Amino acid sequence: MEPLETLRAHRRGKLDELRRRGLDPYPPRFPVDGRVSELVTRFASLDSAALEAHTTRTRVGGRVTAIRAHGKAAFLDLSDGDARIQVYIKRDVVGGDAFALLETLDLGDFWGAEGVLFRTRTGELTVRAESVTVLAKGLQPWPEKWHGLTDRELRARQRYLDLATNSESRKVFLARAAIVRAIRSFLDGRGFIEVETPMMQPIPGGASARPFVTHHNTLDMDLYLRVAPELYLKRLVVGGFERVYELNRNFRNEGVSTQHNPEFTMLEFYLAYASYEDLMALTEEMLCGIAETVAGGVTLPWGGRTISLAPPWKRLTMREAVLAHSNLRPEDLGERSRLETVARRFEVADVQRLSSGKLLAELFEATAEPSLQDPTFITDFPADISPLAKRKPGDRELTERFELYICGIELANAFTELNDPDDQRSRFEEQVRLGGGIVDEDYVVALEHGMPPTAGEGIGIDRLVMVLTDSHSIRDVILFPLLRPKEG
RNA sequence: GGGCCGUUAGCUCAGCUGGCAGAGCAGCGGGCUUUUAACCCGAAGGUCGUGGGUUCGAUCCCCACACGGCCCA
Repeated sequence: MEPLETLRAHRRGKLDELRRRGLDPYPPRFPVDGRVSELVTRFASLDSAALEAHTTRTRVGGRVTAIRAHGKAAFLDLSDGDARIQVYIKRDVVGGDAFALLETLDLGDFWGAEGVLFRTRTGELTVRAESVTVLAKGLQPWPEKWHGLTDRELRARQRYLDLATNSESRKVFLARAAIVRAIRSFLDGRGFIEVETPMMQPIPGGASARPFVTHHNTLDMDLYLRVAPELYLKRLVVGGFERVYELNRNFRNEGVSTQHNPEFTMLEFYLAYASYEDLMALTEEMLCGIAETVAGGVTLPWGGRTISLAPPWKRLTMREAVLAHSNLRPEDLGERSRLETVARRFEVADVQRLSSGKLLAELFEATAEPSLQDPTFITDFPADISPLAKRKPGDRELTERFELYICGIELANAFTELNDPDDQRSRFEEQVRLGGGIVDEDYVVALEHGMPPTAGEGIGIDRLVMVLTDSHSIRDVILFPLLRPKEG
């Protein structure tokens, strides 16, 4: 018999033993007097004498995370994930039958206890059990009790074990929930309404990314999982929802990395009568507010360094950023031939096929992007890589667009929205000429009905959680990241 | 897609340019009625990721593959 099977067999044997004793190993209910952490908080201030004076009887339930047996007595730790409380089981008090239940107990089982609260001589709040109840018998061996699970693959594959044994991991996902809550609160407080738009789209738009394809059988049509909700949200602005947001999943059929998961969560919001300048201010305000709510301040630890979110944040044009983070000179970024030569030097692939704007963006990624640790808005994006952004007055090759970088991570992308339907149509057509995209005629028709001046922004929520929790892989902030199936 | 690194007991990890595979925790048996990484004694537990190759002999060297990590595209 293999060892793992032996361990499971021991637990199965204990399960059988419980049933032999006429006990239900999975009873349907066990009313408790509150969560363990609530009890711990409630009685934190009462010392030994105060507890003795009142005889506080209580019922608790939790996962058994430690067992310290002493012959005819034993101590258990019951955990609710946030806190643990000790249970003291004395044979003289609970009786022989109940005490013998310890023979069926393993780490990871759920137990309930009823008894009187007291403090041990080391001062620890403890339930002196008068009865104990098996609430759920565990049948699998439990990870090591003080290192927990460290294998990053196992932590992602069996996230429940990671959460149950690694408090840092638990904290990350609690922070994630708080971040999402804070975002909704921020936007709701400013009159935005939350909407849901199609995740299955006949024409994938709003970003240049390879989509996942699926098929609707009855309609016999291909559909694409959305790469962005953008074009639908702007249709809503046309329809009179002047402040909308959507906070949900996007899907991109591309590589997996420490910053990319095929499905990821994005906030997109649109604000009529605003420009990308307004969004820079709004973004500073929103992210600082979230950091204060979640991290308690605007200075964040990041890999042994400290990042300050205190506004105002740096602003550089894409061109300035490239020049500041390389030894290139302005004339290197001018003529097409010079640009191609420089791009080749930075090992950009397919140089001759890329637009000049794309070449500049590639140079930006190669030189400046990793260096942008402090919050930095990069502005003046080339028009040929920004088909949905309004052109900059005075320079039709540039757009009113920014991306936000923090900790070298692209966190946000925003622009003053293109609302000129004719320009939009020609920009779509240009994309098609450049070898990507589809003309979304239905969207252009929507614009032809008139969209007010509007600014819109997308913020990568997974990446925001990374920055706010000092997590350096997107897989550490997504509960169930995509992994290849184990074995075949 | 490329480079480098990793994969040893259920978990966390050792294993010396090749010679019978090791610890802690968990589990098992025994002891212990205020311990808390409880403690003490004892006995177990391994396809060393998978498949080939080199060698008298491979966890160790070589090749391929799988999964993962880091960096690059």
